[in-house]
This record gives sequence, structure tokens and C-alpha cells, in this order.
Amino acid sequence: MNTYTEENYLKAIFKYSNKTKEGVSTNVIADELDTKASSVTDMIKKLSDKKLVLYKKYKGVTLTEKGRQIAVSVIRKHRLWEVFLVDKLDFKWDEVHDIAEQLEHIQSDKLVKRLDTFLENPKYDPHGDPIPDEDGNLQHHKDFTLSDLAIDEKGVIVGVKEHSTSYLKYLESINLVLGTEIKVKEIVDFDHSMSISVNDEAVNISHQASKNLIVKKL
Amino acid sequence: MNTYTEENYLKAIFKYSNKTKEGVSTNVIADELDTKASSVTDMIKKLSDKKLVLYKKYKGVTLTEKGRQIAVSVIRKHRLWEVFLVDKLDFKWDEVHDIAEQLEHIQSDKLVKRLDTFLENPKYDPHGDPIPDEDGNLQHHKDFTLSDLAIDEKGVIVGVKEHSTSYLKYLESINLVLGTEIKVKEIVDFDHSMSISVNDEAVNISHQASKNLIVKKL
DNA sequence: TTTTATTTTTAGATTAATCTAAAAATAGTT
DNA sequence: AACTATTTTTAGATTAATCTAAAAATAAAA
Repeated sequence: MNTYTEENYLKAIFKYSNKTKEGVSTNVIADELDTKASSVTDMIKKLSDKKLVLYKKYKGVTLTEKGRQIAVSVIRKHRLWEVFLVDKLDFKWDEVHDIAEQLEHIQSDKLVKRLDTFLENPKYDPHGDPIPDEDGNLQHHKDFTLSDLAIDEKGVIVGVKEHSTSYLKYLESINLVLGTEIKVKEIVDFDHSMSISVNDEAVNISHQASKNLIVKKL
Repeated sequence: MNTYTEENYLKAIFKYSNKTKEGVSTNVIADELDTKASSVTDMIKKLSDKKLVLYKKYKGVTLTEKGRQIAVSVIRKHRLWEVFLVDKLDFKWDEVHDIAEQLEHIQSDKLVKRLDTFLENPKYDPHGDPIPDEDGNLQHHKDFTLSDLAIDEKGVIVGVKEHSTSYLKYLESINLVLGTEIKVKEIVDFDHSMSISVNDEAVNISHQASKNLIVKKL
């Protein structure tokens, strides 16, 4: 069995493994987990001893298949619990992250299976992130961000790339929730901010905000 | 905030506080938590520094009001999660303890409130143990055990005093579940074993088993 | 009331996860 | 290629929770 902490390291490594082909650097992990590089080096050695990561000094780490399985199973649990919190307990999408961070470490395969069934096998969490299946298969969001769209293009909101409370609350305040259809009206060359129509209303949105909104083109 | 471990110590102390008027002894706690007496002494000092327990060397510990509040809130969470597991996820009553031991440490007042509502404010867990209310009030089982009944007395099963899987599985195998009505047919003087009728069928039950079954007289 | 047994505490180590400060390796820049 | 800056690792400490073994206190028995 692995500790809470080990699982968090594996999750962090997984997160950045998808972004780089090379090993994930010590500093990136330290940053993600809000800890110091020296602590990361220590933990990486431990995970390496356990054959959960491949590690070469100064070259960063990659997950082994075993390590990846654990990381994905933790992510699966996190996202299933988020669905539970929103669908069953009426939490808002900006309130669930911290609680799911705790629940994701509960150890019981049977619990996960039952929860999945109870929730009717959801494929996405409340932020549009895909839920890995039982075998650890995680299909990737290969959609666009709002900032990729050109004038007059239409899309549906299917996810977010940034999960902070303030961002999620902001989106909700301008009615940009999952499933919302939008159309690009105008793009300002200077700062790439956009004017889009949401439910027939014009809304302005910064580049910072539009590049974190995942959309499916219509 | 308190650690997982601290909460378990408080729970253990609470459990035995109700049984003795005096302080709970080091050894009793060590036994309950499957640890060594010296570890208990260390932890008790820590809890004492935090004003969660009152401690006098060689005299055992008692909970302060603050300590009691924490212990009871952990018990509340444990029992609510057990209800969730049985009522919503179709777990059996003998399967839920270990999972609830983990879930009871999840920190979120809002979560507990929502869960309570979702479960429709249950008053008892799947083993018949009362669920403390939000303010930490815990009403006590003041009923009898099956072994207290005399010949020809009738009762309903309302709880168990022993939560081991083997005991719970055994009870279920002879149809002694919560709500079952029974009547004492015979008591063997020698070993206090009983013959009782359960759904019009005669069942033999040892003293060991009958003294752990909580019943309400009819 | 001594003596013996049991319980509890202390002292000193150990393991996991972390940190700071310094050393070593790598990367970037003239 | 040599120097500088950045990143990463090592060395040594610290904190939380635990342990073993020995000492101290309390309880039980002769």
C-alpha cells in the first residue's frame, strides 16, 4: 500500500508527464506540490525503490506502468467523488476540489466500483475532465480552447483547463457553464480578448480566461 | 486541525470514558488502538498540551469538552458514512467498518451536513448505533441485551455490541437482523445458552452471542 | 507491611516526510 | 571555451508517531 503523500507525488508526476515527453523535473514537482526541491529528490528515490518511477539523477522522473496505474486510479477516484458531490449532494463545481483531494485517497476497490455504479458510470467530472475507466484508460481532451476559435465560429463549452475557485465562480457569473453554446463575435488584436455571444447576450472575455475554456466546435 | 492519529486516540478515549467514571488507562488505549503503552503516553502528552484531554501521570486520561466534541464528531461521520454505504451503495452491514474508519477523517463540515440531509437525517447506523447530532449530543442505548430476557419474554433486535465481521455474518445467517422480533423459549442453566424463536423458527444461541445483541422488550 | 506483580513512564532509537544550507551538475551566455 | 546562473542533489536537522528496554510508580498478595 502507498501513503497519501506518495499518491500525491505520483499524481503530480502524471500531470506533467502528459505535457513533456522527457522526465518531469524536480522543480516542477516541488512547485505543483508546494514543497522544496530537496524533499522531492528524497521522495523520488523512495518511489524509485518501489519501482513506481524511473529516475536518473539530474534527468527528471517518469512513471512506470505500475506508477501510472496508481496515479490514474487516484484521479479516477477524485473525479468520481466530484460527481458525487455535485450530483448527489448539490455542491457547486467550484466547491468540490478540496474535498475530493481528501476522498481520492480512500482505499477500497469495491467502494469505487459501487460508487461508479451509483453515479451511473459518468464519463466526465463536473469540470468536463474525463474519468479514467477501471482499467486505467484515460481518453484525452483533444478539443480546442475558446481562444482557438475565429470570428463567427460556434462552439459548446465542454471543460476547463484551470480549476481555481475564482475562475469557476467567474465563469458561472457570466453563464459559461458546461454545455453552453457560444459564438465568437469579435477578437481584439491587441490583447486577444474576445466578444462572444452567450444565450444571445454579448459577453467580453479576456485571453487569460478564453484560453482556459475547452470547447467543441460546432 | 488534528491529525488522523489524534482523532483515533480521542475516539478510543471516548469509547472507554463511557464505561468508567475514572480516567481511561494507558493500557486500555494501547489495546484498543493496537499500539504500545509507551506510544500512548507520548500521544496523551501531546493531546494534553492541546487541551483535548486531562492527564495526570499514572491516573489515566479524560476528555475535555473540546476533546469530546472532536471524538463525537468523528463518530458522527463514521456512522453517517456507514449509512451511506449500506443504504446507497448496497454494502452489507459487515463490510462497512473499515471503509468508514477512513471516511470518518474527511474534513468538511459542509460535507457532513449535506450527507446527513442526503441520507434523510438517519438516527441510527446499520448496526443500530445512535448517530450523534450536529451539536454532539449522543443519546445512549439504554436497552437490554438478549441475554437479559427471561423465558417467554419478547423483544426486537435494535443493535449489536460487537461489530466483528464474523459476528455480523453469523447473525445474518440465522436471520437476526435489525428489526427482527424474537421470543425466548428456553434458557440452559449451565451455560446460559438460549433457544429463541425467530420468524417462528427455533434457533439456539450461545451466551457469548446473546449478550452482544441489543433488544427492546415488547 | 514487606514483597511481588503489574502498569505506566522515561530514555533513547527508528521511520517517514520535511526543511535549510552547501555542494555538485547542468544549462545559458558572452 | 570559460564564466555565470540555474537546477538538482547531498548532508545534516527537525517533527510526528512509533518502538524497545529500563526505571519508576502503583496495585495486589503474602
